[in-house]
Amino acid sequence: MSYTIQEVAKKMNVSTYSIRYYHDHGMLPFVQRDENNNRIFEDVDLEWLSIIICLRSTGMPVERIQHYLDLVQEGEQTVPERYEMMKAQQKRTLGEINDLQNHLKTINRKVDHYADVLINHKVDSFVPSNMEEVVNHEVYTDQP
Amino acid sequence: MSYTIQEVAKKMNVSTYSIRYYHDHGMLPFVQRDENNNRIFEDVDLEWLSIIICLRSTGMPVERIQHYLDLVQEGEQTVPERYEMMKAQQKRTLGEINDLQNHLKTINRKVDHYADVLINHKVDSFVPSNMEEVVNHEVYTDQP
DNA sequence: GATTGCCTTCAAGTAAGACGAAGGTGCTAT
DNA sequence: ATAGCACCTTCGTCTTACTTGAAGGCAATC
Repeated sequence: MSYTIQEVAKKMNVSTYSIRYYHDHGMLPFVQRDENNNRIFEDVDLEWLSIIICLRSTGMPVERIQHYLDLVQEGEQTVPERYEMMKAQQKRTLGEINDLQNHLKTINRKVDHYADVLINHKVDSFVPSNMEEVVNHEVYTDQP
Repeated sequence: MSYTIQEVAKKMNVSTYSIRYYHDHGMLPFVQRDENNNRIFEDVDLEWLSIIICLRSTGMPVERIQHYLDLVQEGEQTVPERYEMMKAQQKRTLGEINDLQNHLKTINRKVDHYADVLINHKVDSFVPSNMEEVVNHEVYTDQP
Protein backbone atom coordinates (compact mmCIF):
# COMPACT_ATOMS: atom_id res chain seq x y z
CA MET A 1 0.00 0.00 0.00
CA SER A 2 1.44 3.37 -0.96
CA TYR A 3 0.31 6.92 -0.22
CA THR A 4 0.78 10.46 -1.44
CA ILE A 5 2.06 13.09 0.94
CA GLN A 6 -1.45 14.44 1.31
CA GLU A 7 -2.89 11.08 2.26
CA VAL A 8 -0.16 10.58 4.82
CA ALA A 9 -0.77 14.03 6.24
CA LYS A 10 -4.47 13.29 6.71
CA LYS A 11 -3.90 9.77 8.05
CA MET A 12 -1.26 10.86 10.56
CA ASN A 13 -2.75 14.24 11.35
CA VAL A 14 0.28 16.37 10.55
CA SER A 15 0.86 18.99 7.86
CA THR A 16 2.48 18.23 4.54
CA TYR A 17 5.02 20.91 5.48
CA SER A 18 6.14 18.92 8.49
CA ILE A 19 6.39 15.72 6.51
CA ARG A 20 8.58 17.39 3.88
CA TYR A 21 10.62 18.93 6.65
CA TYR A 22 11.25 15.54 8.26
CA HIS A 23 12.06 13.97 4.91
CA ASP A 24 14.39 16.78 3.86
CA HIS A 25 16.18 16.41 7.19
CA GLY A 26 16.85 12.72 6.74
CA MET A 27 14.29 11.40 9.19
CA LEU A 28 12.35 9.38 6.62
CA PRO A 29 15.18 7.49 4.96
CA PHE A 30 13.11 5.01 2.97
CA VAL A 31 10.68 7.32 1.22
CA GLN A 32 10.77 6.78 -2.54
CA ARG A 33 9.93 9.01 -5.49
CA ASP A 34 7.70 8.23 -8.44
CA GLU A 35 8.50 9.04 -12.08
CA ASN A 36 7.38 12.66 -11.54
CA ASN A 37 9.59 13.12 -8.50
CA ASN A 38 6.64 12.95 -6.13
CA ARG A 39 7.25 11.35 -2.76
CA ILE A 40 5.59 7.98 -2.34
CA PHE A 41 5.08 6.61 1.15
CA GLU A 42 4.83 2.95 2.12
CA ASP A 43 3.64 1.52 5.40
CA VAL A 44 7.19 1.36 6.69
CA ASP A 45 7.44 5.13 6.21
CA LEU A 46 4.25 5.58 8.21
CA GLU A 47 5.83 3.65 11.06
CA TRP A 48 8.89 5.85 11.00
CA LEU A 49 6.71 8.91 10.84
CA SER A 50 4.66 7.79 13.80
CA ILE A 51 7.81 7.41 15.86
CA ILE A 52 8.91 10.88 14.81
CA ILE A 53 5.52 12.31 15.75
CA CYS A 54 5.58 10.56 19.09
CA LEU A 55 9.01 11.87 19.99
CA ARG A 56 8.38 15.39 18.68
CA SER A 57 5.05 15.60 20.49
CA THR A 58 6.76 14.69 23.72
CA GLY A 59 9.30 17.45 23.25
CA MET A 60 12.34 15.78 21.76
CA PRO A 61 14.28 18.17 19.49
CA VAL A 62 14.60 17.20 15.84
CA GLU A 63 18.35 16.80 16.20
CA ARG A 64 17.92 14.18 18.92
CA ILE A 65 15.31 12.35 16.86
CA GLN A 66 17.74 12.24 13.94
CA HIS A 67 20.33 10.78 16.26
CA TYR A 68 17.87 8.20 17.58
CA LEU A 69 16.87 7.12 14.09
CA ASP A 70 20.55 6.84 13.15
CA LEU A 71 21.05 4.55 16.13
CA VAL A 72 18.14 2.38 15.06
CA GLN A 73 19.76 1.94 11.67
CA GLU A 74 23.15 1.15 13.15
CA GLY A 75 21.78 -2.04 14.65
CA GLU A 76 21.53 -3.81 17.93
CA GLN A 77 24.77 -2.63 19.50
CA THR A 78 23.14 0.79 19.95
CA VAL A 79 20.32 -0.58 22.11
CA PRO A 80 21.90 0.61 25.38
CA GLU A 81 21.94 4.21 24.18
CA ARG A 82 18.45 3.94 22.75
CA TYR A 83 17.29 2.51 26.07
CA GLU A 84 18.68 5.52 27.92
CA MET A 85 17.11 7.91 25.44
CA MET A 86 13.69 6.34 25.84
CA LYS A 87 13.95 6.27 29.61
CA ALA A 88 14.82 9.96 29.58
CA GLN A 89 11.91 10.66 27.27
CA GLN A 90 9.61 8.67 29.53
CA LYS A 91 10.66 10.76 32.50
CA ARG A 92 10.29 14.01 30.58
CA THR A 93 6.82 13.07 29.45
CA LEU A 94 5.65 12.03 32.90
CA GLY A 95 6.86 15.39 34.16
CA GLU A 96 5.09 17.26 31.43
CA ILE A 97 1.82 15.43 32.01
CA ASN A 98 2.14 16.27 35.67
CA ASP A 99 2.80 19.94 34.93
CA LEU A 100 -0.15 20.06 32.57
CA GLN A 101 -2.41 18.53 35.16
CA ASN A 102 -1.38 21.19 37.64
CA HIS A 103 -1.94 23.96 35.12
CA LEU A 104 -5.29 22.39 34.33
CA LYS A 105 -6.33 22.77 37.94
CA THR A 106 -5.62 26.48 37.75
CA ILE A 107 -7.67 26.75 34.57
CA ASN A 108 -10.49 24.73 36.10
CA ARG A 109 -10.61 27.19 38.98
CA LYS A 110 -10.82 30.09 36.54
CA VAL A 111 -13.65 28.42 34.67
CA ASP A 112 -15.52 27.72 37.89
CA HIS A 113 -14.98 31.24 39.10
CA TYR A 114 -16.21 32.82 35.90
CA ALA A 115 -19.20 30.48 35.79
CA ASP A 116 -20.00 31.56 39.31
CA VAL A 117 -19.73 35.24 38.42
CA LEU A 118 -21.97 34.74 35.41
CA ILE A 119 -24.64 32.80 37.27
CA ASN A 120 -24.77 35.11 40.24
CA HIS A 121 -24.55 38.25 38.11
CA LYS A 122 -22.29 39.76 40.70
CA VAL A 123 -21.76 43.05 38.91
CA ASP A 124 -20.90 45.10 41.94
CA SER A 125 -20.96 42.78 44.93
CA PHE A 126 -17.64 41.41 46.06
CA VAL A 127 -17.67 38.10 47.90
CA PRO A 128 -14.32 37.54 49.61
CA SER A 129 -14.19 33.78 49.03
CA ASN A 130 -14.21 34.19 45.29
CA MET A 131 -12.14 37.29 44.75
CA GLU A 132 -9.19 36.31 42.65
CA GLU A 133 -8.93 38.86 39.91
CA VAL A 134 -6.19 41.35 39.49
CA VAL A 135 -7.97 44.43 38.24
CA ASN A 136 -7.02 48.05 37.91
CA HIS A 137 -3.90 47.99 40.05
CA GLU A 138 -5.70 46.30 42.92
CA VAL A 139 -5.00 42.77 44.05
CA TYR A 140 -7.71 40.71 45.65
CA THR A 141 -6.97 37.59 47.60
CA ASP A 142 -6.28 34.57 45.47
CA GLN A 143 -8.51 31.58 46.09
CA PRO A 144 -6.66 28.59 47.63
CA MET B 1 8.19 42.01 49.35
CA SER B 2 10.04 42.87 46.15
CA TYR B 3 12.29 40.84 43.89
CA THR B 4 14.92 41.27 41.18
CA ILE B 5 14.39 39.68 37.80
CA GLN B 6 16.83 36.94 38.72
CA GLU B 7 14.99 36.06 41.90
CA VAL B 8 11.72 35.93 40.04
CA ALA B 9 13.26 33.71 37.39
CA LYS B 10 14.46 31.25 40.00
CA LYS B 11 11.25 31.37 42.02
CA MET B 12 9.00 30.85 39.01
CA ASN B 13 11.34 28.57 37.10
CA VAL B 14 11.50 30.59 33.88
CA SER B 15 14.38 32.40 32.20
CA THR B 16 15.07 36.10 32.72
CA TYR B 17 14.81 36.38 28.94
CA SER B 18 11.24 35.19 29.03
CA ILE B 19 10.34 37.55 31.83
CA ARG B 20 11.78 40.53 29.95
CA TYR B 21 9.97 39.33 26.85
CA TYR B 22 6.64 39.24 28.68
CA HIS B 23 7.29 42.61 30.25
CA ASP B 24 8.37 44.21 26.99
CA HIS B 25 5.21 42.87 25.40
CA GLY B 26 2.92 44.44 27.93
CA MET B 27 1.98 41.33 29.85
CA LEU B 28 3.34 42.52 33.19
CA PRO B 29 1.73 45.95 33.39
CA PHE B 30 2.54 46.72 37.03
CA VAL B 31 6.24 46.03 37.12
CA GLN B 32 8.14 49.05 38.44
CA ARG B 33 11.71 50.26 37.96
CA ASP B 34 14.21 51.28 40.63
CA GLU B 35 16.49 54.35 40.44
CA ASN B 36 18.90 52.44 38.17
CA ASN B 37 16.14 51.44 35.80
CA ASN B 38 16.17 47.85 37.01
CA ARG B 39 12.88 46.03 37.05
CA ILE B 40 11.44 45.44 40.48
CA PHE B 41 8.79 42.80 40.96
CA GLU B 42 6.15 42.70 43.68
CA ASP B 43 3.91 39.82 44.62
CA VAL B 44 1.17 41.07 42.32
CA ASP B 45 3.59 40.75 39.41
CA LEU B 46 4.34 37.18 40.42
CA GLU B 47 0.64 36.43 40.26
CA TRP B 48 0.39 37.88 36.78
CA LEU B 49 3.47 35.97 35.76
CA SER B 50 2.07 32.72 37.08
CA ILE B 51 -1.07 33.19 35.01
CA ILE B 52 1.08 33.88 31.96
CA ILE B 53 3.14 30.76 32.61
CA CYS B 54 0.02 28.67 33.09
CA LEU B 55 -1.52 29.82 29.83
CA ARG B 56 1.72 29.62 27.84
CA SER B 57 2.48 26.14 29.18
CA THR B 58 -0.91 24.96 28.07
CA GLY B 59 -0.29 26.27 24.57
CA MET B 60 -1.99 29.65 24.43
CA PRO B 61 -0.19 32.02 22.02
CA VAL B 62 1.27 35.19 23.50
CA GLU B 63 -1.13 37.32 21.50
CA ARG B 64 -4.12 35.58 23.09
CA ILE B 65 -2.63 35.94 26.54
CA GLN B 66 -2.20 39.67 25.93
CA HIS B 67 -5.83 39.85 24.94
CA TYR B 68 -6.89 37.90 28.02
CA LEU B 69 -4.91 40.16 30.33
CA ASP B 70 -6.41 43.19 28.63
CA LEU B 71 -9.86 41.77 29.31
CA VAL B 72 -9.00 41.27 32.98
CA GLN B 73 -8.05 44.92 33.22
CA GLU B 74 -11.18 46.08 31.46
CA GLY B 75 -13.31 44.78 34.30
CA GLU B 76 -16.24 42.57 34.94
CA GLN B 77 -18.15 43.14 31.71
CA THR B 78 -15.53 41.03 29.96
CA VAL B 79 -16.20 37.97 32.10
CA PRO B 80 -18.26 36.20 29.40
CA GLU B 81 -15.38 36.33 26.95
CA ARG B 82 -12.88 35.31 29.59
CA TYR B 83 -15.12 32.40 30.49
CA GLU B 84 -15.15 31.20 26.90
CA MET B 85 -11.40 31.56 26.65
CA MET B 86 -10.80 29.50 29.76
CA LYS B 87 -13.26 26.83 28.69
CA ALA B 88 -11.46 26.56 25.37
CA GLN B 89 -8.14 26.34 27.16
CA GLN B 90 -9.51 23.67 29.45
CA LYS B 91 -10.58 21.60 26.48
CA ARG B 92 -7.26 22.09 24.71
CA THR B 93 -5.34 21.03 27.78
CA LEU B 94 -7.44 17.93 28.38
CA GLY B 95 -6.78 16.97 24.77
CA GLU B 96 -3.08 17.51 25.12
CA ILE B 97 -2.86 15.49 28.31
CA ASN B 98 -4.69 12.72 26.55
CA ASP B 99 -2.35 12.85 23.55
CA LEU B 100 0.67 12.82 25.82
CA GLN B 101 -0.64 9.82 27.70
CA ASN B 102 -1.02 7.95 24.43
CA HIS B 103 2.48 8.90 23.31
CA LEU B 104 3.73 7.82 26.71
CA LYS B 105 2.35 4.34 26.13
CA THR B 106 4.40 4.09 22.95
CA ILE B 107 7.50 5.21 24.80
CA ASN B 108 6.82 2.78 27.63
CA ARG B 109 6.68 -0.03 25.11
CA LYS B 110 10.03 1.03 23.66
CA VAL B 111 11.58 1.12 27.12
CA ASP B 112 10.22 -2.32 27.94
CA HIS B 113 11.38 -3.70 24.63
CA TYR B 114 14.91 -2.36 25.01
CA ALA B 115 15.09 -3.56 28.60
CA ASP B 116 14.07 -6.96 27.34
CA VAL B 117 16.72 -6.96 24.65
CA LEU B 118 19.36 -5.92 27.15
CA ILE B 119 18.41 -8.51 29.75
CA ASN B 120 18.16 -11.39 27.31
CA HIS B 121 21.24 -10.34 25.37
CA LYS B 122 19.46 -11.23 22.18
CA VAL B 123 22.30 -10.31 19.84
CA ASP B 124 21.31 -12.52 16.98
CA SER B 125 18.12 -14.32 17.98
CA PHE B 126 14.91 -12.86 16.68
CA VAL B 127 11.78 -13.51 18.70
CA PRO B 128 8.72 -12.66 16.62
CA SER B 129 6.65 -11.29 19.49
CA ASN B 130 9.18 -8.57 20.16
CA MET B 131 10.36 -7.60 16.72
CA GLU B 132 9.52 -3.99 16.25
CA GLU B 133 12.60 -2.34 14.90
CA VAL B 134 13.03 -0.93 11.47
CA VAL B 135 16.61 -1.70 10.56
CA ASN B 136 18.55 -1.65 7.33
CA HIS B 137 15.58 -1.41 5.02
CA GLU B 138 13.85 -4.34 6.65
CA VAL B 139 10.62 -4.01 8.56
CA TYR B 140 9.76 -6.42 11.30
CA THR B 141 6.29 -6.73 12.71
CA ASP B 142 5.33 -3.97 15.08
CA GLN B 143 4.22 -5.08 18.52
CA PRO B 144 0.52 -4.35 19.17
C1' DG C 1 41.19 51.17 40.69
C1' DA C 2 40.35 46.94 38.52
C1' DT C 3 37.40 43.10 38.80
C1' DT C 4 33.12 40.95 39.56
C1' DG C 5 28.38 40.69 39.10
C1' DC C 6 24.17 42.26 38.48
C1' DC C 7 21.30 44.98 35.59
C1' DT C 8 20.08 47.54 31.09
C1' DT C 9 18.90 48.03 25.74
C1' DC C 10 19.13 46.68 21.14
C1' DA C 11 20.18 43.61 17.48
C1' DA C 12 20.74 39.32 15.66
C1' DG C 13 20.18 34.16 15.87
C1' DT C 14 17.45 29.87 16.49
C1' DA C 15 13.93 25.87 16.02
C1' DA C 16 10.43 23.97 13.74
C1' DG C 17 7.79 24.64 10.99
C1' DA C 18 4.10 27.68 7.82
C1' DC C 19 3.42 29.74 3.67
C1' DG C 20 3.68 31.87 -1.07
C1' DA C 21 5.47 31.88 -5.71
C1' DA C 22 6.57 29.63 -9.85
C1' DG C 23 6.26 25.77 -12.33
C1' DG C 24 5.60 20.60 -13.76
C1' DT C 25 2.17 16.66 -14.43
C1' DG C 26 -2.12 14.31 -15.22
C1' DC C 27 -7.23 14.07 -15.40
C1' DT C 28 -11.39 15.60 -17.05
C1' DA C 29 -14.74 18.64 -19.51
C1' DT C 30 -15.88 21.31 -22.81
C1' DA D 1 -6.93 19.89 -28.11
C1' DT D 2 -6.84 23.05 -24.80
C1' DA D 3 -8.44 24.94 -20.56
C1' DG D 4 -9.10 24.23 -15.86
C1' DC D 5 -8.27 21.94 -11.77
C1' DA D 6 -5.92 19.38 -8.35
C1' DC D 7 -2.15 17.60 -7.14
C1' DC D 8 2.89 17.61 -6.70
C1' DT D 9 7.71 19.88 -6.76
C1' DT D 10 11.60 23.31 -5.10
C1' DC D 11 13.13 27.51 -3.18
C1' DG D 12 12.92 31.24 -0.43
C1' DT D 13 10.89 34.15 2.91
C1' DC D 14 8.05 34.67 7.24
C1' DT D 15 6.56 33.53 11.99
C1' DT D 16 6.62 32.60 17.09
C1' DA D 17 8.62 32.74 21.28
C1' DC D 18 12.14 33.00 22.87
C1' DT D 19 17.75 32.88 23.26
C1' DT D 20 21.98 34.85 22.91
C1' DG D 21 25.50 38.36 22.20
C1' DA D 22 27.39 42.93 22.26
C1' DA D 23 28.08 47.05 24.58
C1' DG D 24 27.62 49.47 28.49
C1' DG D 25 25.89 51.47 33.39
C1' DC D 26 25.98 51.04 38.55
C1' DA D 27 27.57 48.87 43.15
C1' DA D 28 30.30 46.21 45.98
C1' DT D 29 34.59 44.17 46.85
C1' DC D 30 39.43 42.81 46.65
